[in-house]
Amino acid sequence: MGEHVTDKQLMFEEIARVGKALASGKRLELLDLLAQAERTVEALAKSARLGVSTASAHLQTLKQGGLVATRREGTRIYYRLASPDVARLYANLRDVATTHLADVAVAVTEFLGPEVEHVTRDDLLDRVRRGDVVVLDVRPAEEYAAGHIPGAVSIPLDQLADRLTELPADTEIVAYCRGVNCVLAPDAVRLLSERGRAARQLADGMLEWRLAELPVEAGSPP
Amino acid sequence: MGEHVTDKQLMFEEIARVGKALASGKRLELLDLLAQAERTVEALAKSARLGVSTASAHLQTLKQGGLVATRREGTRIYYRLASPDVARLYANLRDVATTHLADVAVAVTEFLGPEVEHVTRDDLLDRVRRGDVVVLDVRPAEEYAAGHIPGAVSIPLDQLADRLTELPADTEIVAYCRGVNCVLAPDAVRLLSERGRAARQLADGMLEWRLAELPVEAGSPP
DNA sequence: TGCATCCTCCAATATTCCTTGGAATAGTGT
DNA sequence: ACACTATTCCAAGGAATATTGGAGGATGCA
Repeated sequence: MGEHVTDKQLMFEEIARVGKALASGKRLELLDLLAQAERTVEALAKSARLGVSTASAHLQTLKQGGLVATRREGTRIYYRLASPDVARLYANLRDVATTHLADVAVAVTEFLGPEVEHVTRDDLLDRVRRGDVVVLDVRPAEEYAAGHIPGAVSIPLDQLADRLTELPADTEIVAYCRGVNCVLAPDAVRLLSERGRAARQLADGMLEWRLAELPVEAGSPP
Repeated sequence: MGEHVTDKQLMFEEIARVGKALASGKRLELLDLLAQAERTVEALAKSARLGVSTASAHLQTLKQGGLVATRREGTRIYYRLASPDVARLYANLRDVATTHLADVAVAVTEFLGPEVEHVTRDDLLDRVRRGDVVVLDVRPAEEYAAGHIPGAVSIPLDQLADRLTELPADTEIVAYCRGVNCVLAPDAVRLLSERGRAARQLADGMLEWRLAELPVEAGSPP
């Protein structure tokens, strides 16, 4: 019994290739980065603190799972998510993990640090319309350039302390970053609060903004 | 460098537990079954053609990934999906696999056999309202009992040939089963067509019906 | 053409995962 | 208490996957 492989088993094994691609923390970290902007292997390896060979191997696995696609430019190869469906799948996985596994919820709050006050997307849109808020993107400049909330100001977190004067003193600031698992915006809000600014963070980030199909602006600041 | 584990890496490794749970064809097959109805370990092992120890081990992995939950009844333990979110994640994974991987698409059509004509959910709802269609559930009786399209008739595929007389001869039949990756409905439609009945299949199945939050009826036929 | 850069492929090791049969556990019924 | 059933736990061998350094390929530039 069971010594031959049925079509059904074959089908499930094929589908499992996608599951296998999602079965490593390193690869999820790479997906998390790619959900923001396309990147070269070297850049991904550096951001995820991996050796180049290791990063390349993981990227091959992701590619075999159909989750990423590549583009060559000179000697470099840029990886990107294969489609927005992949971002949705990743967000879905992350949400199920956070909702159903207590250890994940603990690890997330541990990573994000003390909680800061949130603003929902709808609130933010209202207040942008009224013009009484500054939207602050604290992700690295390349990610801002690849797509950001329309009208947002870009100050990467590591430059924020030095560039405080660029932010109006009397307007509330709403910071955002990659998504619900990103530490940049909470860090920024804590820094701004210490300096006496009124600041809150968007409840999620660019990943969820894109999935909600809200307008996205591309390009570097003038 | 990299000799210590950061909070970020820990968080991604935790989330990857869910990915690991999805990283095996056997486990996906178990999820596919559990999306229809709760079942005991023995029943799952039999349906998926696994040894009981093996099935139990896979179920433990799914449980550690937060995807399934259990309930004890006497000496047996019933496994079920931990929540509808899990069904959504599974469907999402399956759809990304089918859309992005040519091999998966091939394996699926290979498994499902020659294509039969489809009816969309909306069409079906319209025609049910007009009363000019018989909705036929060809899944095993336990799955029908656990939840089916309101008004559907239950004739499991393996009894269909013997129970043809229970179906009116002059009304079109729309058969459905577990979902887009289920072979029962296409098999049923091919059988019915050979016997001269007008039959088509619902484009998807109970999994997608539930995800669309359409009404579900439970209980065995009278 | 020669050299530099970036990436992939390869080979070897370490690690993790899968499967299996049998022992251990928990509950049921006598 | 005992026998019985369903499930989990355990141990061990085999399979698959991860990591690493270095070789090999492709591209660009002088």
